[in-house]
Amino acid sequence: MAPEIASKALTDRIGAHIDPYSDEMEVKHNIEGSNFQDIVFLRQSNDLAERKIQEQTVANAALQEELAEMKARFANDLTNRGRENIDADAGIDKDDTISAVLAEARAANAELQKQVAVLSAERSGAADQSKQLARPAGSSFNIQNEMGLGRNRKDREIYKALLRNTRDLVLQAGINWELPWAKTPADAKAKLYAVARERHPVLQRYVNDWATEEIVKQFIKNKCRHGYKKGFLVPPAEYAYLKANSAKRNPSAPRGCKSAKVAVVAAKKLAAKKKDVTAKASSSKAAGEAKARAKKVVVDQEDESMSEGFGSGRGGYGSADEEED
DNA sequence: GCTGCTTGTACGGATCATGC
DNA sequence: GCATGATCCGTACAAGCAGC
Repeated sequence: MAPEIASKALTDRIGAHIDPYSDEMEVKHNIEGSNFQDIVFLRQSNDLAERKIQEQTVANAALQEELAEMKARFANDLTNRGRENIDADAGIDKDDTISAVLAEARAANAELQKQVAVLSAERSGAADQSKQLARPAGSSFNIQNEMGLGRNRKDREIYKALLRNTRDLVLQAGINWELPWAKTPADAKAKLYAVARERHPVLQRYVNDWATEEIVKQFIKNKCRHGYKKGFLVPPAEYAYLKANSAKRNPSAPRGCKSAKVAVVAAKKLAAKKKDVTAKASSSKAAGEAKARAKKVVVDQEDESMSEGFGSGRGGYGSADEEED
């Protein structure tokens, strides 16, 4: 089958998966039973992989063709210009002429390679970096806000739809959510991301599918936690210390103030900075004073942060709060 | 190369909010 | 009431870096 025809058939097939929850889908796929959505997921995942292979094949063929054409053109050019130069000026070294032409050809080749790279990037959508959102630094951030979906009610609806469908996809992909996310096979993750991107093109904005990954991780975490709570899942023995931690924790202590932690980190940094000073200090008194100063900073910053009213509600945190200087 | 420190990430527990 | 989302907490671990 010609690549264009095969590609059209494939695109049609992928397009047919776009609304996998419609009533027509069951008829279209002629599938009965409760695992209908799982089968649709697998078919869509397979089609997307096939399309990627096809795109790569076509792109490779085009590049090979272009390269062959360039080689032929430059070989021809080299022959013609070499002969012209020799005829016009017998005093010029033939090797110099060939070297100059070769350098020129290489420069032209490099320029063309750049153009091909740009065109290839544009085809895959990677060129539009301005719309791409990188993963925020750190592990403590608000997924919805960082996705740029926290501005209004409509955004919230979009985000909720993403949560719902991502949950479905995790189950349809057959991902074992009882396993830690790090132990989930990479190919299973890749299939999930591909189908999620296809069903929700907005997810293409997030570099390396970080948004999808964070949503899935949160879902799995909450699902496991629920299992542990209900008793139908047993937490791994390696995390037994967490249970001990929580037993040691003061239940009446406020938990909503992140700034206290930030202040402690800042104080640690400050203490590290002053380490040099204290090391140079000849007396232990000087060291003690420096330590006391560092401790005072913790108290001061805690007081300051408490008065700013951090931790007063949900959704108010972000990576920006991590500013420590 | 070793050591110690910093930083980022993963993880489950606790808690509160939200939606059905 | 229950399931789920969101957030903070404390510990473990790995990678990176600077000082020796």
